[in-house]
Amino acid sequence: MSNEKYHHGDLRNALIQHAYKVIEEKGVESLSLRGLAKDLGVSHGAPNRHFKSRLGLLSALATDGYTSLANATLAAADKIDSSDPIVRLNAAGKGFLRWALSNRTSFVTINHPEVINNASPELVVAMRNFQGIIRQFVAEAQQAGRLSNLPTITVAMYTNAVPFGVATILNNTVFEHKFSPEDCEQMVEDVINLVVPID
Amino acid sequence: MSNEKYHHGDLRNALIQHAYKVIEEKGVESLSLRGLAKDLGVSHGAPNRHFKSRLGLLSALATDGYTSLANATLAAADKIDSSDPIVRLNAAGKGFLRWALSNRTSFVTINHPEVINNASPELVVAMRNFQGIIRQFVAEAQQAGRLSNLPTITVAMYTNAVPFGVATILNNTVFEHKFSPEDCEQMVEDVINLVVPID
DNA sequence: TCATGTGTGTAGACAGTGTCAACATAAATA
DNA sequence: TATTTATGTTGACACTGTCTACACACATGA
Repeated sequence: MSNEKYHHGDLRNALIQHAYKVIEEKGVESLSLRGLAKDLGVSHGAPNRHFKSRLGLLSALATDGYTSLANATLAAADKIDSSDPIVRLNAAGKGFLRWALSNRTSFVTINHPEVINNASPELVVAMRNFQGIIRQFVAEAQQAGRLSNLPTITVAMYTNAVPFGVATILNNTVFEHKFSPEDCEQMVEDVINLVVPID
Repeated sequence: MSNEKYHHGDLRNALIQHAYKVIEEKGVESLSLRGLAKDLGVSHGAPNRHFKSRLGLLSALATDGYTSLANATLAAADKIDSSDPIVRLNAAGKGFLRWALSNRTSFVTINHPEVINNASPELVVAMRNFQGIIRQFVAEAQQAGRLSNLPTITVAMYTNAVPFGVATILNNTVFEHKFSPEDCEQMVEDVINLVVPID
């Protein structure tokens, strides 16, 4: 131990990065502060200097995840060279789903019941912010008159449920059907076009 | 202790019933075998005689849940006085969603990552059986020619994602919008009719 | 330059957990 | 009735989160 320096230097960041790795490999339930400490070669109490609790760490991870998701969704809509609200909603849906499939660890984390049911105030804000973004896209598409005129909350629920549900099912380890990356991409196209058809 | 009888009599069943209660009140993460034992007035090792492990108990709960869900879905389709595959698929979807909303504890349990990722062989069978039921409904509706003719796996994914996603979002404790039972029922109608329109 | 305060890491303690093995008791069965 | 089997108890171990007291190192400013 005499060889090691007393202060880690960037323990907070190291904890976050290693936490992702652990969740990816063994799931949210297997994430433990003591385990992280051991892997990073610090004492078992060190993580508590940076995260009040295990659930605090998870909330921090999930908050980052929601921020990343919101950015990806908005970016996907902006990337489309169209101001047609339907086209934008369609692109946002695909952006959402593609993000979920290429950021599986974050997706799993932000949707884990243990995380949601113990969300920090910041995480709650991030979650509601994302919900608001989706509702906004839907409301604009409705105003353009090419989407169901049922209550916005209903259409938003429907629109949101599809990418969320599909990503969850595809992440389900028990789900039988295996998809190649190309099949996955085709699935994204097809499924989102079913929910938000762009003639 | 001399007053109590040595054998509980129906501990296995008592464990299951009390487990539902704990999950309903405090979530899957708060379910512990020792906690159940304490609540039921037996020693901490007693539950292990009936369930090999905590995850074994959860698998048992989830297997029951999937059986109940499959029955509810099939019953909803059969209850409809129609042999039109589209009408039957529509009814099955509503049955699925209504089951999820009136059996929230079971719904939460069967979709909990910790449960899915540690599913017993029996649970895997039950899950795949349910997936098969959905695919069957979709395949028949496709053959009737009134549903998208994209690959069945894609349409099944889409069809499945909606009730699953909506129920999950409605169960999300952070979700802002609160629905009355009537609003909920209307939502079920509207959302499923969006996915599987019947005329 | 040096004293001091603040942030960070350590070590020990406690309560809770799953799970195993050894033992005890009751019920079922032959 | 004797013996096997199912069920419950007890103790142990390893692991967890989290708290408190302590130790170290660095930044700040006199």
